[in-house]
Amino acid sequence: MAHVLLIEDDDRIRRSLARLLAERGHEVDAEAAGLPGLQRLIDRSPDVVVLDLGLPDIDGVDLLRMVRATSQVPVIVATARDGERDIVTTLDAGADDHVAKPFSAEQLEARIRAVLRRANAGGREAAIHVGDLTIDPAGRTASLADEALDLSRLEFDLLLALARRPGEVIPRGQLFAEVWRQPYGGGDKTLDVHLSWLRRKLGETAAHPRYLHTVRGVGIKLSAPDG
Amino acid sequence: MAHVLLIEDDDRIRRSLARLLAERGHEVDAEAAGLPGLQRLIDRSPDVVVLDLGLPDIDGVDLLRMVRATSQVPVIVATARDGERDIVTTLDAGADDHVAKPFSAEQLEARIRAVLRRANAGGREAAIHVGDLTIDPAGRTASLADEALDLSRLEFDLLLALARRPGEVIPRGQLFAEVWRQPYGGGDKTLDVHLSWLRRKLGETAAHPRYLHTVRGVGIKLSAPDG
DNA sequence: AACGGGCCTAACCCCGGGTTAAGCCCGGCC
DNA sequence: GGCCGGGCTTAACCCGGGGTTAGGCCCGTT
Repeated sequence: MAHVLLIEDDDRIRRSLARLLAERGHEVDAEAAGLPGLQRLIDRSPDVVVLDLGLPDIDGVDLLRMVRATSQVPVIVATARDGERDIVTTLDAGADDHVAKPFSAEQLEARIRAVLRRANAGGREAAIHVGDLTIDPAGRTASLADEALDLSRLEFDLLLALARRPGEVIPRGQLFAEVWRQPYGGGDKTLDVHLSWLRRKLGETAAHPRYLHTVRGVGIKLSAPDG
Repeated sequence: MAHVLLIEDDDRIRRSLARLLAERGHEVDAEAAGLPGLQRLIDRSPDVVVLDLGLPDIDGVDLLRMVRATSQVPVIVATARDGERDIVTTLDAGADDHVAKPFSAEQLEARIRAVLRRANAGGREAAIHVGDLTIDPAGRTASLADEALDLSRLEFDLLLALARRPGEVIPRGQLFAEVWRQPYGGGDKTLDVHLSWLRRKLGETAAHPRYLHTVRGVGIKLSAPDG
């Protein structure tokens, strides 16, 4: 069964859905507004999020983008507005599925199953190789050109978070949520400092990167040095 | 772009959808009945199947089960019947998404994108190729004839927005909304400036375009240079 | 000829990101 | 208990890429 985070402002709907899903053996967290929902997402890292548009505190599509800035979790968007444009916008903003109100718990559950079936396709925890760099998640060790690296806890977590999706730019918010388990407040320099130390240990600088590439305004990317 | 198999018995709908999808650069196979569709699936192994229920030769849900017995391909079910029961049944029979008739090609395409994004292991979006141009959305890199392009954040976003629908003229307002995430305020030259910079980096000018074609009064189009 | 949409150059300046240094917390050790 | 040191955070400062704005040219349309 799944761990579901439900973000829905209508009390009646939220309570009844939560109860119905719980009765069927799912673990359910529920929030009535967007920002508390985001907080809950980081605290609990659920398997799937059910997100109502038309929340009181924040626009649903904006919230969806925030969710995507902090996590890769599958999101099912529930909305009363079911116009063409809305569907396209939410899907492009990173939604995984879309369901028009009103809907039954059965239908929602079927969609949850369908989304999770897809998400569970990939599962691995082997050592990761990127160029001359090797990261072993289980043993929490990393080495560069067969030379062991002496990394602190956060340094390793940071490297691992990047190494899980090599070649992909990871937004700073996602990194922060994954490594520090709290929302990213923007002006937070901690990440930069650790990044800087990590670079030093990898024998590179921001000006002359080999593995750690920052993409201004977007995030960080781990990729093999060229040449 | 995707390789789509379209199984739909209504001649008008099938032909027009096939044409619209093909125009946007997708490879399209089309069948009017279930069993030939299944055969085609085995022969051609498309990236995604769009399946109409209410086929003449066989019940749609049965067909879906047969598809699932032979393939993991993502299936989008299109149907006029949009009752709860149908949705739950088709999702549980293995459908990945569900769209109610009538629907636009645009919405279908968005759903195709969403389903493929999900299907690709790790949720990573596939690279887009247009002529000699390659765009990697996840890594945020682009290259022209295997030569890496050094693009700024907005330049890349702009190129990506165009590359997501190659061959299609995108209205300036839509581009602006997607890249700048705010409504298009008429006399805004910012878009033009970035377009200009992008052209320079692609080695072309507005007078002699190769990839970026402006259609006066309508919008911008990305397409491969001819000859 | 006048208009307006599109394009380009140049200048300005903001803010994201990097780094260093200082302080704090905490666990280990004598 | 007091000292020590590794590790993490906070603060302060710097840098420069790049986004915006402004001004003017081009050219097709009316």
